[in-house]
Amino acid sequence: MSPMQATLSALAEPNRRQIVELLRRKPRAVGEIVERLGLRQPQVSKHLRVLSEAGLVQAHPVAQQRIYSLRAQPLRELDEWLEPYRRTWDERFNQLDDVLRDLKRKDKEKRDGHRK
Amino acid sequence: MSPMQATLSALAEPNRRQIVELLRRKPRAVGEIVERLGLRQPQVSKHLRVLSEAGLVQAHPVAQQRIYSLRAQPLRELDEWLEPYRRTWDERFNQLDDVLRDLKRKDKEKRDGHRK
DNA sequence: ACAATATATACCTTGACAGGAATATTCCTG
DNA sequence: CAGGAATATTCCTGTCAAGGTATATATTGT
Repeated sequence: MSPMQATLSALAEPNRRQIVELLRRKPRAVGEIVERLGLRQPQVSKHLRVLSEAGLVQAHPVAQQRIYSLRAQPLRELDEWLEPYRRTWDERFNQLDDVLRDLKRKDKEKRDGHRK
Repeated sequence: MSPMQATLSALAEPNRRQIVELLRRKPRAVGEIVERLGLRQPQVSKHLRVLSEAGLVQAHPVAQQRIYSLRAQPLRELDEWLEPYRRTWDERFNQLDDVLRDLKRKDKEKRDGHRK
């Protein structure tokens, strides 16, 4: 799975997005996340696994705890993916008008051509 | 489903992301998408439906064709969602060091407290 | 070594979703 | 209005992912 793919599908799950948002403020142990989000511990661990495999998150063991923190890179890549869109969405978006006008022109030509 | 949620899960599907990327250049009819991506027509229609419900895409009927074009808003919202992350990821990310140092300090204090 | 705490994993069940194939719908043209 | 083109919808099936529950693993303190 492409990195971008992994990032997007990881973030597509609501609870995982909540976890990411929670970790944005500061790193936290699993138990903290469980409390704050009111989820069950095993599911949180499982979500963290997915996030971890997507590179969105990183674990740092401290005693029996595992402190999870965000990693910037995947989000940066998402940001870069958005770049080409940012550059177009201020103007008339995607020349829709042009395309529609073009279609109508072709249409007209076709009619005219058929006319005796 | 929240708009953000809809956007992310729509984009999480690889073929849908390809469609979005294809439409970034210019609007296209369904048939064009089918050709370009080598998918079957019904699946393209179905993906377009999902994208459409997420507001990522918009249809403009021209004769029997439906010209699909990108809509900026959902991607803008995704961009805004990233904003708070952008603001932190240049610096040391999320004060991980601080937190770990803090944990070790607490740990040390605990030990010292217990020492006779 | 043992109990307790924190976290991860395994296993099961269920629901959502994507693809395949057939068919319906809409619009145009002769 | 019959036929064809472009697209949407329906139904079916298999897969995968998420939650629930129980259990394993690791680390610490006694």
